[in-house]
Amino acid sequence: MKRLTLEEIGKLSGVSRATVSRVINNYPHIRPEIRERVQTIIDQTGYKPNVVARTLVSNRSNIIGLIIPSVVQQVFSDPYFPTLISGIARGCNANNLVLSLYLFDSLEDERNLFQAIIGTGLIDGLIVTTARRNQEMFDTLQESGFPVVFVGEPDDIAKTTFIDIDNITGGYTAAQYLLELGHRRIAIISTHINRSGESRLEGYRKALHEYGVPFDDHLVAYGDFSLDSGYSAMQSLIPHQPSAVFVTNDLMALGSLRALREAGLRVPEDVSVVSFDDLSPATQADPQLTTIRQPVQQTGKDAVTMLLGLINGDVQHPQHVFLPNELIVRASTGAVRSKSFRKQQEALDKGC
Amino acid sequence: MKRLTLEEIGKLSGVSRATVSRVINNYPHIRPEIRERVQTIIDQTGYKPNVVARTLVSNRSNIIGLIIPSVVQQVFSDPYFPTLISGIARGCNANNLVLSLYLFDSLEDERNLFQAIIGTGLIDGLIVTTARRNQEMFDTLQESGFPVVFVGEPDDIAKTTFIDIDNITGGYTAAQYLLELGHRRIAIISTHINRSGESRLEGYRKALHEYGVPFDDHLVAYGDFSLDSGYSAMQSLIPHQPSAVFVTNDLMALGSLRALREAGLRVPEDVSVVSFDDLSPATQADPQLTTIRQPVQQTGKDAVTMLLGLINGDVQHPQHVFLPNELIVRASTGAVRSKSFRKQQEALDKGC
DNA sequence: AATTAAGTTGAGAGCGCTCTCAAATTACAG
DNA sequence: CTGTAATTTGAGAGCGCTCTCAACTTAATT
Repeated sequence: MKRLTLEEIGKLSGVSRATVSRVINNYPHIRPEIRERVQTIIDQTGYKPNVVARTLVSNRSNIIGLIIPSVVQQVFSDPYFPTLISGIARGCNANNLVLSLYLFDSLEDERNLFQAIIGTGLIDGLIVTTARRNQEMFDTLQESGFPVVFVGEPDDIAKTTFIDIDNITGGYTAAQYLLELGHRRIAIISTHINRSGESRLEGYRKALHEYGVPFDDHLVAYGDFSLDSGYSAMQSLIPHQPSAVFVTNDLMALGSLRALREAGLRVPEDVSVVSFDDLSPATQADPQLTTIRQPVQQTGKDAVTMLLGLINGDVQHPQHVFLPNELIVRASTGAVRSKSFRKQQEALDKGC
Repeated sequence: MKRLTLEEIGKLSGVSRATVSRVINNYPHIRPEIRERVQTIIDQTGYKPNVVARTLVSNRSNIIGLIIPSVVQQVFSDPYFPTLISGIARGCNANNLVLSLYLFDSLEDERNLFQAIIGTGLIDGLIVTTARRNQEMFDTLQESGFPVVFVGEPDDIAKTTFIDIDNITGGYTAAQYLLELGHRRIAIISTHINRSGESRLEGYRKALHEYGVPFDDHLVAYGDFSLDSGYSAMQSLIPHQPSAVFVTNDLMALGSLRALREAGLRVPEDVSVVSFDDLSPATQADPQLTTIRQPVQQTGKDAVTMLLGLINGDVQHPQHVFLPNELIVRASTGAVRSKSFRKQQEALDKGC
């Protein structure tokens, strides 16, 4: 089935190409009967304008790109990215945008494709996830002046437009909740792979500080957001006998639960676990996780809106948005029980 | 930064637009010194051809679309789709294609966007997942004559090109393994939402038949691939005292484990569980799941290759590919133990 | 050396659309 | 009824590229 052109629709309805174009783009100043006649032909023929031709002249493709840096494999055992993608897709649907997805396999891919993406003039703007630090890509992006919205706070926020959740408050809330439950030996499993983890740690420290609990290096471990890393991190934490642990994402919390179980520790009786994300693993776990819910879908949706603002130029460039998060209490947390732990804590409390 | 054009590169290197085009597209019959001179200018300026203009004339965008039907939300608690997407993305990277993702929120979205996608001439071909039956979309697609590869066997395979794993053999293998372990009361949790589930059930029946075990309706339950549905299905199965259950995906297996645990049944001591997929939930579960591994990434990658064949016309159209799968034995299965169960089975065996 | 074949290049058309500009038509004021 | 302004339309240029065709140059053949 050969595709119709503007010209042909014009011929069929006895007007010029230009007039048909006007009808399609809803320009004023068209005689109603003409508009109607053309519209009828369009409907009858099922004509759709060729977006490629349109893009060529208008310089607007209505395609936006989503970049997810390498380590694709690992990335998808965590529902964070799928959820984010789905939010972004919704945002695109709502704004009549096409989403094109760039999942990189390697740093080399990133370097190559990357130039290719911006250079080709195909897409109008870019959403970039800060899954992992990548200064090189970041710099290229910044220099290009191309419309970019980062999801997740980058290290260098000066000239960047990004959206993130309020990780500091999230970390604070998690720790505060455990403190209010009476815990004093509160461990944390954080991460260095991006800034979010560090901000969550920062919130945790802030809460400890406010409650007069000294920060203890032995109670801090790091992972990479994967289940296995949470498992190892928890194993290294167990000898220091925390009565609670704040794990900075659900997947690592799953790993922590496994480590605790294998060590013969019950959750929440012996150790309370607070997690972060509230994605599917939180309710798949046993016990189900008390966790900080972050609005991942909404983040994606809003990122699209922000990017659209950038593209249209009706929004100022360095723009920072932080979304709120909320504590969801489930079965993995409880008040301090164990006498030995309590004794330790009292000793600690006295210590300050 | 203004984008350079072919014309300008030509001017800079003292040749015509056409010659530059030839250099870029690696045509033969160019004087080496000219080729080199032009290439130098291209490298120096960082010129990239405008893909939109190129698409307009060549009618090839090198963009392919991936359609994931509605119920996006639910879809992403199951890592199947993310994994598939990542496979497809790899296939695209390897073939220099851009992937554009269409996640639909509603049937209406599907109907609208759908015409929009094919009609606009933006994409060269389409990969469509058969996550859920949708005859209407299927028909539109077939009529259009547009290059389409389905992932997952559709109901009507006559004129369709699709790739899937060998679900029948997969189901057969799962059931056979349980039979070999001595199980006779083997339940199954399948699904009606697409053909895969039914094929797995078919394989299961085949195995039972070959081992002379009568098929028992009471031991069949259905879900929708979600954890909760697996949970309910298992609950409905427990009263019929299966000694093993074959659950047709990992996520429902997670639900089954929960139901079994709550009923006080141990896995694998009281009930063996074989699952399907071998995606992340399989190893996140406790106990880790014996499961049929399907090569989801590979499926995605191959789908891209097939689609490319279709687009280039160097592959015949109705083409059916089935990928093999393999049994992965983990901790959720064991030989029959319980006396009461064994007695039941003996009674049953005599019955045949 | 003459002829033919191959290699090498540029001019120009055209992909399907948008948008400017000017011409033609209609409306309204004096 | 004329002059002016607003409305309505089409012609044509042009977005940046590919591709055909013809012209010119060089190599191969007799």
